[in-house]
Amino acid sequence: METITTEQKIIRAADKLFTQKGYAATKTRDIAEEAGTNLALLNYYFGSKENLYKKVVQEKLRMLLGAMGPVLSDENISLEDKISSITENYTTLLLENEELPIFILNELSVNRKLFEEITQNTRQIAQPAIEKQLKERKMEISAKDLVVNTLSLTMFPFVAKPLFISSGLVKEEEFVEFITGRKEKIIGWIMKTTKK
Amino acid sequence: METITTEQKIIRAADKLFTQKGYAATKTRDIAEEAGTNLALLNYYFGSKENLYKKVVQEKLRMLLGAMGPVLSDENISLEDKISSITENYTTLLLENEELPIFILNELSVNRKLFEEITQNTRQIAQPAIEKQLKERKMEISAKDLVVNTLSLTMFPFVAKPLFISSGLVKEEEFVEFITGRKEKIIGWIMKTTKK
DNA sequence: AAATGATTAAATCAAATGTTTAAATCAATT
DNA sequence: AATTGATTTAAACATTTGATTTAATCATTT
Repeated sequence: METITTEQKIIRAADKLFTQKGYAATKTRDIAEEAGTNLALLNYYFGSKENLYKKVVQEKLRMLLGAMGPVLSDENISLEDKISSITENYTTLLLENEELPIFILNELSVNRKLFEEITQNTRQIAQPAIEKQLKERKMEISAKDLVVNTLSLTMFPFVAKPLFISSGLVKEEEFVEFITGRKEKIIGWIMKTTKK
Repeated sequence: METITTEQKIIRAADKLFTQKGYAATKTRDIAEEAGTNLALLNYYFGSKENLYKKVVQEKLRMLLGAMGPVLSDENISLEDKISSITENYTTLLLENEELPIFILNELSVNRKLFEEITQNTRQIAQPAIEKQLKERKMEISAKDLVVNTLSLTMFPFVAKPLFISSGLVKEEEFVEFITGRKEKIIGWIMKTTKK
């Protein structure tokens, strides 16, 4: 049975609109319309707009953090493989969800309170494993900088895409190619920063 | 005379709230209250909430782009100096306006239309000058990647600050120090990527 | 087919929200 | 002091918005 329940239709519509326009700018009636159902259903199934929003954010946050946590803390994965795995995972994920990072980062910045409720389970971005690997190899860069740099190079182009497009630095049609090309290079750039 | 006009009080209040919470979540009554004036003054001086918003965004965008454009296109500035100048300028600017980049990038992503009206004058992020410098030096990296990487390493930590904080990667108290420390290193990292 | 519970549509409510109005106050000029 | 124009205030207005209610419809079970 491939039937999509009304509940699912609503959550998909909410996902789309919240991600696109943010919490405050998204109206419950727009969600209902996008879902092809009625306004009352939203409250019937989810109780309130805020509740529905939490459901969406929780899932998005899980997506975003899920691509990183498990990899970083595993001591059996080499430094190179960690970097390339994170870059690989994120590039794939974000190419399919371009607005994901700007949505999460903005709502996190605007709605700190709501996030704190949700992220009781935010796992720490484990550094100990990396710190150890860096020391063993007598490398030049701190674990923090290594992680921050990898995420910066991988995620920022998605966050700043509208700026790059409107400033003419990158063209819309080239974007996917531009990102795909970078994926190969990022691991190389990062590795250069770990050596003297 | 140090007197701040009511008009200025309103625009400062609007600046603060729009930057903090975004367009849709900011209520005209909140702006009036923050400014310590009457609600009607907002429309008296600025006509509408949207108009006031445009004023704020225009100024913010000017701040953000102003730190980059002139430097990049000047052929008399060496590549190293361009990188360090951009990094230096942005670090200083963003330490004093931490929410500036996430505000601009998010509103740009959510409100594309409104921005297009404003950015008739967005100067292109000039690459020709850099492209030329890269070719002369037989370097490894494209101008696009060079600019994107420099901006990524410099700006992303501000954009992702709440994520870094809530994940425990960086502590609130260390943030300024963390950023200041990176400023010195970024130029080095970037330069490594330009060499074989 | 009747009964039962789940699902849906339409109408309605109360609060909020952007904007306007009309009168009052203030400051500078005559 | 009177006049004039700019500024400020309080109140009101129209619409939007999140949420609820009520009745109708549908699907499943008896």
